[in-house]
Amino acid sequence: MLCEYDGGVPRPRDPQRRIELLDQIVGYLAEHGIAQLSLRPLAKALGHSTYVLTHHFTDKDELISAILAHLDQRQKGRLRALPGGEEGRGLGDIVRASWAWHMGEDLPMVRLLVEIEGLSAAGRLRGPYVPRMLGGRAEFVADVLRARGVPSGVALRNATLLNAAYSGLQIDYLTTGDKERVEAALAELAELADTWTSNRG
Amino acid sequence: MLCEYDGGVPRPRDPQRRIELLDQIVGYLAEHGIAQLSLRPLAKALGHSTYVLTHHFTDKDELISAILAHLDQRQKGRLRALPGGEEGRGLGDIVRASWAWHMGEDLPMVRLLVEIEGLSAAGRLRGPYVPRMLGGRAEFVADVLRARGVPSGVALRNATLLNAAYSGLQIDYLTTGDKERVEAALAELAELADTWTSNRG
DNA sequence: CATTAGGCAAAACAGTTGTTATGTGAATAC
DNA sequence: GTATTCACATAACAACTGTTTTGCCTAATG
Repeated sequence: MLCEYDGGVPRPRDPQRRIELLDQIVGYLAEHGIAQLSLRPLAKALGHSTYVLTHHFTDKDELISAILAHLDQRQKGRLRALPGGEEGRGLGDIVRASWAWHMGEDLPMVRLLVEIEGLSAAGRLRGPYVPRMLGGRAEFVADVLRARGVPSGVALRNATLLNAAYSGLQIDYLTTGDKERVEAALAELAELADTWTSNRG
Repeated sequence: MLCEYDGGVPRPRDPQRRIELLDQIVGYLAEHGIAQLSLRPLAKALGHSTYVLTHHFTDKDELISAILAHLDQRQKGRLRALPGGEEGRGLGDIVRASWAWHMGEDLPMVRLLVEIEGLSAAGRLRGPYVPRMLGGRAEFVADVLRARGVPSGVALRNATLLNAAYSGLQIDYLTTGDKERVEAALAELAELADTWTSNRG
């Protein structure tokens, strides 16, 4: 039977075990995707029976919600881990360094995130977590701009545009594989971002 | 039994009926998505049995391929139907007018396309059709730029960046619903596009 | 030591999946 | 007018889906 808190909402059994499981699950999803997620293959890949999943997450729907919440929470760490985020020269440097990381070592996770964002935009994924992730990214980049003296409102607008273009270039490259064309556009985007931080905009 | 052509590959029964079906199917997918597509509910929505689908498309996989090919082919018409595409002043006008159309009357189809592009970028959708669609869009915008005197290579790079940013803003708006923030970024994007066509870039 | 509680596997559950075999009725060809 | 082809519905098939029941085994509690 389920412990209860605050308003009668069922609470997870062992929060630490939940997080441990979620990390393994995210690793699995990065390779297999989330759109066609099925409990039995997932459980088998984890070396468990499907009951571990229903036991800790009650539902498939709630499992997916937990996954999205987990990814949302891990985003802060991912943003801080962005190369050049500390005190690199301009915003363009961050863009260029991020691209190298995202399209290299981090590529499986990027694929998963792109898939999730597409499904969420299409209205096929409920919950507040994906919108929160997008908003968080916008605020992160906006803060970088503000730290370079860009007025707050302009910073948020520029951050939104930069993130959108960056995301779109990721999708373009991942589907077409046209490295030359996409990276030329990325270079132009990075230069544009540089003009924003060397306040001659 | 199947008629054959060229190399022994089975050919569709009645090509005209196929197209008619595909149009209805795309209408259904625009409302229900493609990630969780199931043959029985689709067939029921069309007022048929599932056999109509397997009969005309042999497979679920080939049905999806046919859908993607169909969308790829209809893209040319969609691009020509873009408001302001004829001989509007600058590229920014096309951007602004397209946004109004895509986020209004055309929104269900945009949602479907966003979902498909996300799945394709994540590697969950095979076949040449989605890459071809992205490439076609890049070439369309590049041609608009070339017609305004932008050198061919620069035009393709700018077109890639513009499409990526536009796509990303669509995703942002569709998931966060933050109209003010996203449309501010769109306005900036449109202005940027205008600087490209009033060759002072 | 006895008892309980919790994590978990195994198996069973009903419902759904893609696919195929069979049958029917209409249109076409001979 | 007979034969053939074609589009399609119906129904069956095995495989898989999410979920639940049962029972085991271990660790904490009394």
